[in-house]
Order: sequence, then C-alpha cells, then structure tokens
Amino acid sequence: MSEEIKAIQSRMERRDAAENRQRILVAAHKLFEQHGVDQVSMNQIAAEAQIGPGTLYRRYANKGELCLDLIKDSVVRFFEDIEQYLLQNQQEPPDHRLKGILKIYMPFIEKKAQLLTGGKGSASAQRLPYQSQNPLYNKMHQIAVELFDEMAAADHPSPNSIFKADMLLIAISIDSYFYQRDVRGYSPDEILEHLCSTFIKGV
Amino acid sequence: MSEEIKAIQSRMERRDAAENRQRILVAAHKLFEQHGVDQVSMNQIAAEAQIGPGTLYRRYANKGELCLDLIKDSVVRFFEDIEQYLLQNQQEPPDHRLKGILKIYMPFIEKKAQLLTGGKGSASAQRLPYQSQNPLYNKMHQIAVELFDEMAAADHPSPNSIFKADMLLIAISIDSYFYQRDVRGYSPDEILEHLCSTFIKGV
DNA sequence: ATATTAAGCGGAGAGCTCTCCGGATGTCAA
DNA sequence: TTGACATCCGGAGAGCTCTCCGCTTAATAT
Repeated sequence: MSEEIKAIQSRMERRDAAENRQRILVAAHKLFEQHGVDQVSMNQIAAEAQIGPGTLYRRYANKGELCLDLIKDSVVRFFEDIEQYLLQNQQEPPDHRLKGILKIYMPFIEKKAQLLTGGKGSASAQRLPYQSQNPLYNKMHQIAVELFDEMAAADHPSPNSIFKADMLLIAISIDSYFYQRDVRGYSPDEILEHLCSTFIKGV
Repeated sequence: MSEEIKAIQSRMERRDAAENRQRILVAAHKLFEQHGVDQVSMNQIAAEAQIGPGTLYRRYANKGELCLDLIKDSVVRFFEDIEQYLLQNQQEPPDHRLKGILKIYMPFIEKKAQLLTGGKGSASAQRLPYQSQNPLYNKMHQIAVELFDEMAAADHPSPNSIFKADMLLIAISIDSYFYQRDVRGYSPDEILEHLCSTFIKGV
C-alpha cells in the first residue's frame, strides 16, 4: 500500500517529525513577524516551538534554510507569474520581456527581502559558493539566458549570455538592490531604467 | 614638544597599546598563514597574542577590520600602481584604460582574496549596508565613474555612470569573481573579456 | 616627584551556532 | 500483536563573538 509513496520519497516523514516541522514553521513565522528575522535566533525559535536545538538543526541547517521553507510557496507563485507573463507576451521582443520580468521581480524582493536574505551570518552558509543557495537564482538565470540568447540570435550567437545573465542577477540581488535604493537613493523605477540601459541596450 | 603631534592625532597611542597592536598583527599573520583566515577565530588570535579578548576587540571590532589592517599596505601599493598606469596611458581611450585597470585588479584580488573577504560571517559586519567596508570600493568606484563619464562625454552626458560603476564593481567583487572562475569555470582572461563586452561596449 | 586622568587591559559571562549521541518512538514486516 | 530498526528527539557542551566593568598604567600637568 505504501510502496508507491515510498518510491516517491524513500521513507515517509514520521508523524512526530511532521508535527515538529509545523511547530517550527509557526514559531518562526510568529517570531520573525514580532521581532524581525535578524533579531531572532535559532535558539529562540527552538524554545518557542518547544523543541530542543538539535531537533531544529536536524531539519534546518541554518536560519537561511528555514526562511527558504517559509517562502517556498511565494517563490512558486512568483515563477507562475513569470511564466504567465512570458506566455502572454510571446510576441513582444525579448528585451521588452526581460524588462517586464524585472518589473515583476522587484516588488517581490521588496516584500520578501528579509526572508530571502535569511540568516546571512551563518557559518555553514558561508561555505556555499555564492548565492546559489537562493532558489530564485538558478531559475531566474535560466530564463535570463534564454532571453539574452534570443536578443543576440539575429546578430552573432554571442556565447556570453550566461555571463550576462549572471551579471544581471547579481545586479538585482538583494544586497545590490537595496544598496542602490537606500545608499544611492534611487527609486525602484530609476533602478529599473538604469538596469535596462546597462544590461539591455536599446530599451 | 608634543603639541604638534597631538595636533595631528588628538592623543598619542600609548606605548603598551602600540605593542599590543603589533602582537596582534604578528599573531594574526602567523595563524592566518598556518590555518587559513576562515579557520582562525578571534579567540585564537587573542590567545596567540597573549592578550584578553576584550583587548583584541577594543582595536578590531571584527576579523574583517583586522584583515584590512593586515593588507593596508598592499592596498596602498595597488592604488599607486593604478595611478601610475593611468598616468602613463593618458592618451589611450577611456575604455582601454578601464580594461587596463581590470587587468591590474584581477591578480590583486586573486592574491589577497582571503584577507579581503576577511571575516564575512561576523555579526557586526552584517549591519554595514553592503561592501562599502571594503576600502577598495569607494576609490575604485570613483575611478570607474570618471572613466565612464569620459566614455560617454562625446555622446550624451548619461547620468548613470555612477550606476554603471557600481555594477562593474559588484561584477568583480570577490564573490562574483570566484563564482565565475570556480563554478562557471572561466579563466581570468575569459572573465576579463566577458566583463569588457558586457560593461564596456566596444573593446 | 607626584598627582591626575584618560586610555587601555583582561577576564567573566551572556548568548549564539552547531554537534554529538544515548535514549525514545513511530513504522513496517511477520 | 509484537519485534526490529530506522528515525527522531533533546539537551549537554564545545567553541565562538562580543560586551561590560573594575582595575591598571602610561602620559601629562603641576
């Protein structure tokens, strides 16, 4: 009876484990809203969820992973929005479509910035090569690469769409975005325009 | 007699303090070389220098600051190289000069990466807006802005040289650079070419 | 030489991240 | 139902960052 399920995920999650996961999520959500993500420690979350620290760390190696789980649904919805947008604007030129994607992206990170930044100061998060832990990155990169390729298709098949996409993505990473907004003082619209004139020539 | 000195820096550094600073620098240098920057804790440095943790933190709020002090001279020398290069190539077009600067920059961060990255996982370092704590940033930015301005001078006085310079600088930040090198697998030369074709059009 | 005082020292300790492992407990097969 | 066992729990504890504060000491004024 459980053969098929076991095939899908090698072992069922135990009931107590599932319950604890829920408690963690609820506790974290509550504390994050109350005090802000940065101000809440894994210890506090464990205490609020009434579990031991070991139990918490078993599931989430650091605060970042926990945050990611907390916004998983939002991320899925975000990519659904992107997909729908791309579908409805197939006939538009690729540069226009890329700009449209940025227009969807920016409000999203404005809203989810805290959770996306997550636990930046975590020791184990340091090891990861870059920001690839961010689930947005790979998917967004893929989309951007395709659009850059399409933009360059007519001319030369410039092999650096991958590079360009990386550059665009770090340009709109949380840190960079808020640096432009808060330190340089640009409005989101100005940032968008600057992005386009820097990375997408004729828009 | 000490009036003039006091005028320069409001109070002389006490002799014991100066000695401790030296001990710290020596201890840190030794440990960093022995085990790598990441693997060495502030505690260890204090112990090796035979001072209390409080004494260490009085001078360096985190490992990053200590690292910065350790490469201060290298940074000065780096900018002297830049200045000299710019002087010797005044007649070259600005895009060529910018590429030349990148050629000087890249080996520098290859050599000093560990110390430049410093104590990334430090709590107080998190607060800082971005990577402005990096002493390279502001000066490099200023230089890049001037060159971008010069590049755009003939055409329109495009007001986004500041933005472009920011984008170029995060593109060559330690994290981004090593991501391209280690994950994407580009050689330094390839990175340089991609950078030019992305940020400096006709080079 | 001595007193004054700002600067510096150092260690105790709070609170954190993360690990480890003995014991408990759900799950599945028989 | 029961036994076996993989999974999970929880908390002790190592080691870290960083602060606080009473004490010490170097520099200066007298």
